Amino acid sequence: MRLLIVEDERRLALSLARGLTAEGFTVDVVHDGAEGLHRAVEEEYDLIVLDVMLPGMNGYRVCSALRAVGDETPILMLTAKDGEYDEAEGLDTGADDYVTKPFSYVVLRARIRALLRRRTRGGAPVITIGDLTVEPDAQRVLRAGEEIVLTAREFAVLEHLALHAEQVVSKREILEHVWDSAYRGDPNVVEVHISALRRKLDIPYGRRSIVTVRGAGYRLTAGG
Amino acid sequence: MRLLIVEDERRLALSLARGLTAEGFTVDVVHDGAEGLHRAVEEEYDLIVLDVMLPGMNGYRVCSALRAVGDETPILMLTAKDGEYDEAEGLDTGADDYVTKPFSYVVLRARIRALLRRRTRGGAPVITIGDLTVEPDAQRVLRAGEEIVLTAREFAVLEHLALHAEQVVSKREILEHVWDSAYRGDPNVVEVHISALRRKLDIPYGRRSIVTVRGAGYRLTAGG
DNA sequence: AAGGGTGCTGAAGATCCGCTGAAGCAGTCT
DNA sequence: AGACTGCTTCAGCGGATCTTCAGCACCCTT
Repeated sequence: MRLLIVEDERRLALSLARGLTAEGFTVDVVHDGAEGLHRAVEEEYDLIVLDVMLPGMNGYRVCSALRAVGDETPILMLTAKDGEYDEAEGLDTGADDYVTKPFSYVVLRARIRALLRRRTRGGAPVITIGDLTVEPDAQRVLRAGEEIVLTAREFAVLEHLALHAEQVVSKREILEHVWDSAYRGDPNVVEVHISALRRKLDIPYGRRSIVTVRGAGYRLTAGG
Repeated sequence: MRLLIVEDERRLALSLARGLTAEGFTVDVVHDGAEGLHRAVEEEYDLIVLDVMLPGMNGYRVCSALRAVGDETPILMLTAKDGEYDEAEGLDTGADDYVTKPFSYVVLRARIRALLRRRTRGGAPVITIGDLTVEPDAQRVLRAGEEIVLTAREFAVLEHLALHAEQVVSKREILEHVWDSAYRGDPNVVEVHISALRRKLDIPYGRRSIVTVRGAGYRLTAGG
């Protein structure tokens, strides 16, 4: 799956690219509208993530231009919530979906998946760690076949851990992926949710699948 | 993928930038060492192509300076084959690969791809010294397949030794790498942690993998 | 063999880090 | 409006970890 990200905020673009690459997408990034249009025309992408506010040529114009030349690649618009640009306008120009900033990585990923699913059959793969099963599309978790009900945040945290099973994931990294980038809160929220996760999916089953690595982060592991 | 090219020969820089841009990279070009260092620190790149012979500040110094501040961006060095600068020196200062001039574009591109693959696909490589396995991403150590729990500091010290296996590493060097640069404490801390490491991963297994080299430092070795 | 230097290690204090219960808050549903 | 749910913040506890220190052991030199 090839994605094109057109986003002038380098930090954001980089973090999106890294996250999506890690999940198996092939990601190209450009930082201005004209270049984005050029690339979109030259290359074949499965989806384009397009920021509205761009130097030179804004996202709406890129989008319209693409549709004008008959390009049907799904477009996911990123809009700021300041009212200057609104959702309707984005959809009018031919975008398939939009996400307002600030957004969390998980939200964006979910929307991307939804758009891709619309085209191709089959969604995100199910992740299995020992007898723990994480179903991203169903937002459902099973321990030994038994369903465990999680809240949205809990699920997002678990999913991120599951995507990096057997590796240490820092609290900072979890914050960056699960919370929106504007979040400036205490890393303690992560601890609170980890605590909740353990209460639901480790303690009742006498497991220790979420391991604390002091000074480093957490590791979701099959053993334990 | 964002590349930074630091190259003073304008013709060459331009042609590389053109070629790489055409292949989907987003390329920035600067023409001297100091500016290159500045950009590399300010921005996030996926890879830096760095000429050795530069006006003002040569490539080795740029490379060393970047590594010194903890920047781990892959660096591909370009060296002239005139003997004044050699390959070993480039690698010593922390470059990931080097290409000698004159080189063909395809060779350079192949090297760039190889470096990018190394980073993106699967993280840090697992290190094996005899039956000792160090997994940087999982912050985990195995002796003969059996997991050994280490603290953060212990792991950091061991990892550093493992990265320089079979070589003598001085206490000063360990201090500089494992502790933050502001640390002004006693080098005895290193001894204390070495002691702890031996207690956990040598003594229980009757090994002597961490060898003291009096007056010089320590050596992690497969034999013993 | 003595002496100085270097390294080792057990213990203790200080510090840092993570966990968790509870309360406040915001959004949603009834 | 009121109740409910989930998210975040806060504060205190408990414990792991780091560092310092001091005495001992060992090695090399003289």
